[in-house]
Amino acid sequence: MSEPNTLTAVRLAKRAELAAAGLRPYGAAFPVSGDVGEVRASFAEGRKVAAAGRVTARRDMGKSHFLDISDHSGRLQVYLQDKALGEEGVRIYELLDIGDFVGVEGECFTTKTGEPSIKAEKFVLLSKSLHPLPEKWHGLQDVEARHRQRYLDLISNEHARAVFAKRFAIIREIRSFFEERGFLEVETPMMQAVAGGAAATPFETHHNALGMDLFLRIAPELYLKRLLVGGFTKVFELNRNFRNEGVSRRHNPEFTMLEAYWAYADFEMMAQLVEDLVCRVAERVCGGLKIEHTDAEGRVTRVINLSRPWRRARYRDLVEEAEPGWFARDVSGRRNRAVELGLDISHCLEDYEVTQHVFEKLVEEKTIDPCFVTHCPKELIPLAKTNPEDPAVLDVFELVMNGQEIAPGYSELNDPVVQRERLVEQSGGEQHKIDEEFLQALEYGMPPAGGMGMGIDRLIMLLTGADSIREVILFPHLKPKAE
RNA sequence: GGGUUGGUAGCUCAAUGGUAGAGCAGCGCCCUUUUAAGGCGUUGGUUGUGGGUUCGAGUCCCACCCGACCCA
Repeated sequence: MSEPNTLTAVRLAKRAELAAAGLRPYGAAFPVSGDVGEVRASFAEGRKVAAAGRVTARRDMGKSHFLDISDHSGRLQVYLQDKALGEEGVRIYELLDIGDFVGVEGECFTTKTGEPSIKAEKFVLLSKSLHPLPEKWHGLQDVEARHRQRYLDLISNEHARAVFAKRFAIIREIRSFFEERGFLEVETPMMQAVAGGAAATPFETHHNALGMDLFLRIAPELYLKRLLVGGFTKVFELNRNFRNEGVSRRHNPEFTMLEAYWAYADFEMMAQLVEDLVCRVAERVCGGLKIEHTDAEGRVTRVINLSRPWRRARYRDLVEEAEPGWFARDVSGRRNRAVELGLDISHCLEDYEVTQHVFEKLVEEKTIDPCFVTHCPKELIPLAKTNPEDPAVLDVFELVMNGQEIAPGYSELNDPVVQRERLVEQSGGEQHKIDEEFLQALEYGMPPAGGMGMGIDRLIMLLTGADSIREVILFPHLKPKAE
């Protein structure tokens, strides 16, 4: 903590004075009738209740006082009269600050302005706060402070509370969706000897006792597939992945990923599953399939329509639709056209990568309503089956909506010989990047299966209208602030 | 990593290169149904950090720290 300013000094003095008077400034257990919101919801004239919360406003009227106490669930008014408080209670009240936690017991009553309130008969201090809270009307505005001191954001900004309440409701719904469909939630290693299952730079760490380097996982995929080998038929994992890459509006070094694998299914069944999942979550948590994003003034800036059935279209057709004649050009023609389109095309890019740039810019960024992009070129993904009719493309989808990739799904590659070839190709000769133990598992036989992954933070951005991933992660990555 | 932009009281914000201010919060009084309560009075600043230009810098210049937005 920095040098106490005068406001903190005043509060420290009050703390000392309370302690000296035997009025414990940090309280004890205080049984309550419920959270503040629950007490308010169960309000009944004359009922005796006990409630506790943080003081977020006080209004003095001579010898009577009003306090607002708050927690995550809402706000409730407390009415105090010096006469009813007694000497000790009055002393506590005199030394009270906005931000302190208090406990009250008393009767429910409605003031003449119609505000449900508790008329306090007992009033105790539960925790003394040593710092002033953000301004009561504007809340905490400073973006950096909102992320660095998220607790202050949660105390003072209703919108932040609502976004995170929604986040955790969404995650709960996802779990119950999979459980109802017979999927088992499992846990696989976060620390892996080979960081497989995706193309990304991992974080490195070191195991001292074993003298070995380990990587934080970039995906759980290769372990979940081992479970299919082991006889599980429907599994999912909903937890953190780590990627040692840039931080941006859409990227946090650690992020929440859902992956699910379904034996004997394929990518089309997975697409249906994903559509069912997202629609159910939207209906239960967002109240419908039309998701409106608004700006700070409440104007609607974007509407995402999740109405079914969702569009399904082939990768090649979407590129051709966005840029007619694209595939009629030759390799250098495509490269030149991409430069004309204002794309940053470096000389070392392969032809399929040039097309991928066009896809990202002209298709992905402009796709707001959900679209399953299917049959992507096989160079992009090493872990999926090729299409039986066209070996240049894969039996996969990439779900795009809100201008972002949200969820890939595959008919999972289960031929160990082909899988080895594809991984060797992808590794660019770096043998240590190949998970030999995964390949060995595949050699024992993995059933044909459908698999899917979903970036949960991006899904939550979509469903809450957040324009930055930092708005949906409680404690986003920030550089430490120098003293 | 590059470009643009920001950092002023605990918080929200002002301040042509010319005495750093307001509201909230705090402190002191008044007020027994208020709710952004109200009334009177009042404290609080190394203007992110370090240099420079200038008679004079919150303001202009340079470097650095921490953000935001855009690009890679």
